[in-house]
Amino acid sequence: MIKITLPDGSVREYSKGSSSMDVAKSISEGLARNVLAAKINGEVWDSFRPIEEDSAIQLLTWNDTDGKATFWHSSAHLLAEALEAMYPGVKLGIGPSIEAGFYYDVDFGEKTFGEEELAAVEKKMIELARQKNEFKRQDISKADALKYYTEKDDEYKLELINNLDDGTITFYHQGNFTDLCRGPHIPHTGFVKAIKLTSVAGAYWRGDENNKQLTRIYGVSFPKQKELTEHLERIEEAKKRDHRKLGKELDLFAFSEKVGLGLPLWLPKGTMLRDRLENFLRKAQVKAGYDPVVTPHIGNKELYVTSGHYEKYGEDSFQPIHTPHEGEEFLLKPMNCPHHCEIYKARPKSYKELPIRYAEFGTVYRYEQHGELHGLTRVRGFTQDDAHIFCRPDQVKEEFIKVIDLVLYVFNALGFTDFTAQVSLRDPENKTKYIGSDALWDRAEREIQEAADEKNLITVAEKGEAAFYGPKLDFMVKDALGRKWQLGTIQVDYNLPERFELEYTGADNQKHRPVMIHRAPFGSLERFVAVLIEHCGGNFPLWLSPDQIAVLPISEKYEAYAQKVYNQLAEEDIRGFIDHRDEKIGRKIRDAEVKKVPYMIIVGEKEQENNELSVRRHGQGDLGSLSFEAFTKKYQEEIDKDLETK
RNA sequence: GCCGAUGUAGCUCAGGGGUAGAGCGCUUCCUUGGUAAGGAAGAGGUCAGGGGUUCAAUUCCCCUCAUUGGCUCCA
Repeated sequence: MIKITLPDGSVREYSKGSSSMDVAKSISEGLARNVLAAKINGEVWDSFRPIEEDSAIQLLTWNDTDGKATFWHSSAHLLAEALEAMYPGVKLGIGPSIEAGFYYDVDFGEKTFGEEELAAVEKKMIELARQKNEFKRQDISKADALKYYTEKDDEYKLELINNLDDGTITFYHQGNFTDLCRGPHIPHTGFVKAIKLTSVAGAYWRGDENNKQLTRIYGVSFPKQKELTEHLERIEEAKKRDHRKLGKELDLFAFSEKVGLGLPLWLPKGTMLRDRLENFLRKAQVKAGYDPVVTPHIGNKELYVTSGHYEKYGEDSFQPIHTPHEGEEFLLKPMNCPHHCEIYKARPKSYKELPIRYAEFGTVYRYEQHGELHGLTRVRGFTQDDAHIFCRPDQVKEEFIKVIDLVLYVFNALGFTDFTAQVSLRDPENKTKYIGSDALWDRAEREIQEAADEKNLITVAEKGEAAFYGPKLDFMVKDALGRKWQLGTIQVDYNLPERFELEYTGADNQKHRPVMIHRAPFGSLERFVAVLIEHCGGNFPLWLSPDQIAVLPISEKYEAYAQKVYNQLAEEDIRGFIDHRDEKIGRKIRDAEVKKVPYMIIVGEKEQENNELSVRRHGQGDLGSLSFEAFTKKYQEEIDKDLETK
């Protein structure tokens, strides 16, 4: 007999070799019907796998993240089974579950696989699912595994097996399908009731550009048809928040092929929004002791040779600008830091002056890959809310913590509560990608983690995500469709001070090298605005809204009063427009609602006589008549409430 | 850069081997109005660009460009 400990702490006895499904059945039949897998001593197992020792178990259903992952992983196998049946000779790569669904990477050989074929594959998958084929686990020796895939002529699986240790290899079977797989899987395919194959994409084998590109088929599946329908509806809803769509609808920004790919044009309303964000941060930065600086959009090539950027990215960048002077070359600036280093060097510094914090909304240009351009989130010209802090080595951690505070203040004020703090480290396998000594890197990586820990930030460490000159603390936020973007970033840099030979005179009257911290709470205005649009669905907080009010006269008889009201509001720095059109009030209201204008000020005979404003709040409706003072008070209170630290 | 999809009016989209349609928007006129669309008339298109097949291409085929879902990359 073995002792099984359940999550509530109770212990039950079962015969040796019982499975978690047996445990579930002994609790209730209903539960057993929903069990997809189980966590055995913290490891996810098949519910049908025999348990041989005393164990703590947790049964997993669709409501558990691990249960869903198992379900989707099994769905990937179902996809592979369908593909093998429909396209004989297809070779399989890998097929994992992902955050919302699954994919399988396959090699169709000469055949191109298009999206119009997905429906037929879906149908086949459903057919196979209905057979309720059981998943079976099989331990297999390395030799036998290699033999199986040699016969199948699948070089991808062979490569995978060759990297595994003998004795740890398992196959899974369902129906006529066999796959190299660690598992676990759901009990049988019948659990999968609804399937949607969402897209086809190219994906390099093992994520390496030098390898062959396989065809990746993405899909998602559910235990109930209704859940699939709801899932698809959610995606449709999310698409309505897409910043590219809203940017067009709300006249915020545009692109022009004539101007160039990935070079955003900010329309007046978008510029208003952007200016408000800039001013908000400027104010916070003045409080935090930053000094604004301004630098040009280009710099001599030598500047970037010194910084190391030229060597690293020169080939893949916008190419140098030439002048009538033979051999003279300038580069569009890809970063502001080299310029700021030169500002630091403008005159000698004393230790008493440090830390020095130079801030600039600096526009930079990077030649991003063609296929990677994406709305405002990935562009070739963008403005960083950049700053560089030059400090003594003993000030690094304190400064770093202050920057974390600033980033959190900004995120908080804008309601970005759902972010991931990512410690981006060097890839230990590929150190040549980075500049700077091991000792400096180790120290910087340690200091970032310590600072984050002191602020009680929950961090995720990602190897290989560091900048080439130093490790970073990145603040990642998801867009409407769940794609992750880096917004805020804080980076410790021991390298540039070295390269630019930055110095300060210490208390000992000796020259010392300062440390640099790069930081950008927004990251870039472009990307930040994009994510902001998606977060609020275009309903910006009042203080940010490009048009805060729309003054809507009932008819042209009240134009003069409307103008008077508008002028009065403008005096209070409240921005918007008067709707002069020859339209009925219902129409004017509708249009202002569609454009998501926060406040509509309706003026007619009644208002003119009483010297009042009829106020309507976007999304709320009619708020009744208010005096001018009562409205401005309400307006200010709303802004104060939005900006108060939550 | 690579794999897939898409490209028709300012926007959203329908259509289809015989030289093009809707709704919204825009212009003009009528209407002067009370909390989410008043009425009428009109303008607007080398059907992304180039090449091919054909008596005839916007429609079929190829290439290019752009957009887009991914992959790789990302100072």
